[in-house]
Amino acid sequence: MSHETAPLDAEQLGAYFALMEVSTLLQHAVDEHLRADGDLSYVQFQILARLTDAPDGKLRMTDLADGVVYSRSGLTYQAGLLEKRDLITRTPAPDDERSVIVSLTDTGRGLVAQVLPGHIDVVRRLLFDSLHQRDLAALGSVLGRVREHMRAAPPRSAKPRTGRHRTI
Amino acid sequence: MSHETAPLDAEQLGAYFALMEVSTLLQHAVDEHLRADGDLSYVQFQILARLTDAPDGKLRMTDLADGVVYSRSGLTYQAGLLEKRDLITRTPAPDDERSVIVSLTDTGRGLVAQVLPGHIDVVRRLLFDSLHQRDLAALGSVLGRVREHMRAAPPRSAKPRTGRHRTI
DNA sequence: GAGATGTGCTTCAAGTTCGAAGCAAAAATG
DNA sequence: CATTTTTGCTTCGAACTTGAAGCACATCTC
Repeated sequence: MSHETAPLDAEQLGAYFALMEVSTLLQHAVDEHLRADGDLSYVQFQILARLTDAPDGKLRMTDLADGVVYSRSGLTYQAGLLEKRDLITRTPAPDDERSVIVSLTDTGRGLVAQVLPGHIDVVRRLLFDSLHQRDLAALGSVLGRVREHMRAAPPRSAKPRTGRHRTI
Repeated sequence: MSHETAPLDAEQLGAYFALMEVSTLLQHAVDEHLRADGDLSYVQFQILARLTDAPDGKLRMTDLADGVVYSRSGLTYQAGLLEKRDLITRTPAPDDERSVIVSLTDTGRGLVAQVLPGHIDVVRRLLFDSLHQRDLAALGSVLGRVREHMRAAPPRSAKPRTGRHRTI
């Protein structure tokens, strides 16, 4: 067996639990706010937000799913809902018949703009109000490094990634 | 309007996204491992782990749900599954006929012991291998502070908490 | 101490999630 | 090129999650 399995020390355990609890609570709070403010789930908001960030507001389904860390079938389902509300559009890609290109509609862009201030407000209130500038810098840099590390070492079953993968 | 809604600056946004992505990836990885190793979902493991930590391996349903940040009905469902597998036991509380006390069985305790090393291993590999001791300390202390802040300011709709609430 | 209110858990229905299977188009292989 | 393999998405079934409604016990109020 090549891996050490000594127990995590108390400090590591604390950091791990804190990370999971903070992210869970934050997600719940944000989700609740998004629902009240724009009838969007957290996942739906993530999809729209990611599109907002993309060039021309367009992304292929797969790239979208990867960005949101979400199953393909789940994305198909949510895309159906969003399309029904006219927040996005799905059209076959011109260069590759298999691909579907998801485009943000004006309505979608509007809705994101509408809920964004509240969203940001919740995040700031919960996550940042308790932090000093120095803490924030530390948190960002440490988590950024962890993220790179994780992307490099994907969860066992993952296939080798396709490379072109935009940062959120 | 009493709240400032200036956009989060780039640093804050980066930290927020990194936090959410790291926790999601970590959760997926851990979930996959638990399933392979002991046929447990992450939620189920959390339930069992929390019981392992509790005095006598017993907790009331409500306390359990609070600890896991989980809906009551969802917990009932999962408790049913765990009971069917003889990992826990449910018995009415002697002092309060309404309450149900969940107890970890020996089988349950054994299963936790069985999957724990792998679980820890995944967490260490993904979360801690990329961190120096100093970073770890920073992460733990910052997240710990955030957690306290969040617990103090619960997500809008939450009822005033009951007070006796053990730290994970 | 009877009636109103609150608490703890379960049941229920509706919605969401995922992986496996299916299907079509593209790329790789010979 | 014909055949195999891979890729991108959707459909399908089964499992999970949740809030609301329901039920039983406890607590409060007069």
